[in-house]
Amino acid sequence: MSTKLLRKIKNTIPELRKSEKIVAEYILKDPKSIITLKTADASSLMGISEPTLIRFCKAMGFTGYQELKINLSQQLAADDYFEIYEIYPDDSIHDLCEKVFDTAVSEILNVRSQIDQDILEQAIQALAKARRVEFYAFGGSAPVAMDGQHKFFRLKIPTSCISDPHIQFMSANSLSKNDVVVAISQSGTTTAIVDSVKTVRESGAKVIGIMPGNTPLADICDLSLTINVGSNDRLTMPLTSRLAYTAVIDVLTMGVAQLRPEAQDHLYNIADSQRSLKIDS
Amino acid sequence: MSTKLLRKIKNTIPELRKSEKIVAEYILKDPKSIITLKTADASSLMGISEPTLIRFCKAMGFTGYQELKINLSQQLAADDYFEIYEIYPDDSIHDLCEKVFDTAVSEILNVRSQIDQDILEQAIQALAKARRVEFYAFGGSAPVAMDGQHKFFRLKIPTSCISDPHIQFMSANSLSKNDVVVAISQSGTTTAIVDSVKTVRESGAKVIGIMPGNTPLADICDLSLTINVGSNDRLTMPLTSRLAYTAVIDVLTMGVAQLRPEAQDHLYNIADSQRSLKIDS
DNA sequence: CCCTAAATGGATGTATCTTACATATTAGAC
DNA sequence: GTCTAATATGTAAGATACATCCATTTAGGG
Repeated sequence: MSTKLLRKIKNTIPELRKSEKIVAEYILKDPKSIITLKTADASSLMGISEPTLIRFCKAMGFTGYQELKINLSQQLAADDYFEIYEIYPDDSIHDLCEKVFDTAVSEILNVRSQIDQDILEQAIQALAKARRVEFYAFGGSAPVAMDGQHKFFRLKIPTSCISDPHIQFMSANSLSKNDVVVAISQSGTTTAIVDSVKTVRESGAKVIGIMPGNTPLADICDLSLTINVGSNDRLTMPLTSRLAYTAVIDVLTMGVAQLRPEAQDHLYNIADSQRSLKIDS
Repeated sequence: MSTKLLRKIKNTIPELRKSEKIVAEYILKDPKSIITLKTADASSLMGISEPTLIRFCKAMGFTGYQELKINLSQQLAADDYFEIYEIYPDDSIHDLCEKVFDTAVSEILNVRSQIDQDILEQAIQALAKARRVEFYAFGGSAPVAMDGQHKFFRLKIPTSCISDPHIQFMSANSLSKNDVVVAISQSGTTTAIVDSVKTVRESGAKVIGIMPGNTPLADICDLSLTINVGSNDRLTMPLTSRLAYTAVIDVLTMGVAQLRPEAQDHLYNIADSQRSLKIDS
């Protein structure tokens, strides 16, 4: 499936006949309803005839209504299909594997739909202009921060990852207006990170937070990318929420890379420079 | 639909009539073919009658064949729907966000289909029996290793994460038969990790590797969970491959948790013990 | 304003799915 | 082992939904 059907429909509208346009607009407006409708019902709902509906399907490149319906249902299903699962003691390894991956996908998609595009944009702008980017995190969020640091390092941006509250405090006091701190917390309530962020803000540096909404940390950051995922405090649930956090970092990284073309050369060079560390193959 | 259709079919088999079992087994064997088949063709291919096929659909909770077909097509499509995208300079932030998340999902699903279930099972068995679990990794894989260490820590298993080749060497020499090392490398060719793994194997400890297939590292581990994802050496591609690695660690963790019931109590206790570090809300 | 060509819908045919019912099979009781 | 009753399965008819044909309508050009 190379192009997405809905986009294709939208692009094809100008070439369609008048009554076919009605079909196109109806499908774009409420694509999900089509899946359960038959030609007769669909056409009468749209106020056109069955042949017109069929003609529209053919104009879109399908053999008929049936094929369009299946195609549409496939595309719409994708996002809703993945679920968060609990693991049960008698699950086989195979089930377990399926469930963990499904949950991971589900949470990533879930987060994608939650992200505030405006804040994301502002965060990327701030990071792209930053003289220095520091990642603060504790516990389970520390690997996420470390990942962020690693990625920004590749973009040739001075960066560090700090999981020690004392060092965070020292770092916070040494920052200035042009610096950015990315504070990551899967709880949003950790006392130490809230304290660190307060100190950072006194320095004038900008703080981007990645944490659940309605938390003490979310309240005090300049830009809060709030993310609500299933809690991890039950053993029976996969610990996939940090995947979603990592994905957000990835978006930030790619956004910054786009705004800083000089980073691109550097990235290519890294591949070369790493060669000496590797075995020839 | 609450549970995944194919899994549900599998679980329902014992309750089905003999000829309906034939249907179930056929669908499980080749689910994709159903999408394009009509009742007549499908039933004759399966060697049963159309009504039996319909009865099977109803037994699965659908109103008929049509509904099952659409449902099946949705579920099968979901996996193939996500794609790996390249980022272009003129992409909007929104496009970028969509692409990064899509790519992430695509790679996670891709990895899921690659995982060797036998090796996975053996790896989980080995980890569950381990006296001690050490994670070795460098560079971009270090956050993944750190994540693994964090997760196993929660399972009350003595664990550490080592990204320093010297310490790895010292660690490797101190391990014994009952210990397990998890070596993570997104290249599979890093000289230092290959050397460390060789040292570990001399100690008699077991090495589980997570890396691309056909690499020097894959050749020397006891259990190689090989994973092939799109390369990350281009700036225009999201850096999502480590998400897939983290997901694999997650599967290992959940598998071990399942085999070590004593870990469960501990996990619940952690939530309590962390309370003192948090702000009341 | 008429003519032509295109667009649209009604009616019909056909493919596909579903149901009713008859037959076969199986399980249990004697 | 055999009969009976219940269950399972398939045949064939019926209903439904989809696609096609062709007549009617509409729009545009002369």
